[in-house]
Amino acid sequence: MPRPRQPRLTRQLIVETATAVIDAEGLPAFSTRRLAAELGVRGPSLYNHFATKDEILDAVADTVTAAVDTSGFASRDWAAALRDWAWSYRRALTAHPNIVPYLAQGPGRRPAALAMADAVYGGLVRAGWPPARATHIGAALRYFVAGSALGSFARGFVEDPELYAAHYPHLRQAHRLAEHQQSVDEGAFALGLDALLHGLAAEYARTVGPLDPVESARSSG
Amino acid sequence: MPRPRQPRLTRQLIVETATAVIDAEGLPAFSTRRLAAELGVRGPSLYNHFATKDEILDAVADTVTAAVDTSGFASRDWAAALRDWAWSYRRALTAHPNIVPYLAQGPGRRPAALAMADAVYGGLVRAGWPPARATHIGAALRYFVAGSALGSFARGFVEDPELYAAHYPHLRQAHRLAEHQQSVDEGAFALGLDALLHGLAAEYARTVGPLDPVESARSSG
DNA sequence: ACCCTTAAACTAGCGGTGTAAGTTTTGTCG
DNA sequence: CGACAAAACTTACACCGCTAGTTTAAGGGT
Repeated sequence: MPRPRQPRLTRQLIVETATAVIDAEGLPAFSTRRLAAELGVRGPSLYNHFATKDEILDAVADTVTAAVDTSGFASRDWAAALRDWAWSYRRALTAHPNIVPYLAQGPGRRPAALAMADAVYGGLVRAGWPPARATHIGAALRYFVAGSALGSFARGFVEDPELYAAHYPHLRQAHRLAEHQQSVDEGAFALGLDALLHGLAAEYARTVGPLDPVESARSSG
Repeated sequence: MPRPRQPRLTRQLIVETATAVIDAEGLPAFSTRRLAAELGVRGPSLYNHFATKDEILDAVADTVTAAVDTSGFASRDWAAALRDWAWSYRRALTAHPNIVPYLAQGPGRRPAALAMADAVYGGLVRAGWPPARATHIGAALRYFVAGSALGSFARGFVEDPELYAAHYPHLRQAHRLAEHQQSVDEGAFALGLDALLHGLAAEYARTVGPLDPVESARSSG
């Protein structure tokens, strides 16, 4: 079959279909031929629109990241903005859990990830945090969010009580974790985020608080 | 070549060599044939000792996890024990960064991971934390450690200043991140861990502190 | 000492993967 | 109207995880 009257593929259509396949069947099942079949096309045709498979995955990861809301840094105080961002970030990742293992391996050169990092860093520096500290805070929260979306704590546990009773005395109840996976993961995230922000607020009060944030931003901007 | 006088493979030798290959060449380069070649053997021979490739990877992940030290929970107060554990956990993962993407996808049924979870959970409950809270704390710290080892924040950035100057105004200096990758990642980890522990200590004082931890452990054990 | 079972390597091969190369037809533009 | 680029195609390569069947050595039983 030669060139069709109307192109059957576009970058956007490929990315959307790739996202759907990954969501439905997981990363390992996602192959160029599988994706092409879903698009009514043969595998190599994709290479008219993307240079490599990784480029497709990058595009998927980028659209997932683009859904993260960083607008809080423009309108709210730094702590509230961080909290809003972290939750939005988590929601964006858990909406497409199967792509997270790929996405989590570094911000890369993806525009949406860079724009997000830029907004966070800028917001923190504007609030008076020293640049090095702002970098660390953004990184620490990214670690936490990515880790929570990636390694669902409860997912690994099995529903067979016998397995734990014998060798892991304190995990006697662990088989129940599987039932409550989502609430465990969200509870752990909420607790950890609150603790992180609490600790950062204390650090802020100790090292930055004395200065007027606005002044501080003006003098360093 | 038939059965040799002396077996050339053992599970331990396979795991050690697999670790070396992954450390040296990365997860994508790790294939059964590549591993077998390193062992002076043909690919399928591995299947006399392991049922699948994933079983080999699980064994590698387990030995990495086994290096984590949780002894603090037996001898120190819960906060110090958590700090020691988190750093030990991080050191174990960053010693073999290439296996982390595999390892981070849940505790699974790996014995070392379960033993670690058991020690942490038990230590926290003994210190007076309610069981649900203990689960959340262990999970939150795992998120943070795994995320930090997985998605090295600095790694993704490029050394070309031009790339950032145009579109990401606040990241003007981002190209410098690549130079200081290790110190950025460690600084972010140290900051985040301190903040987390600070927040947890406040929570402890508010909800558990009033009770004598020893009493509390006795009454719930 | 012999046989039988099992272990541990082998070879051959299946179906799948990412992707390179070259082909064919269509749409578009000078 | 002819040239060229675009977008599909087919073919093919090297590699992948893994299965099946083969060969020989090691070890235990009589």
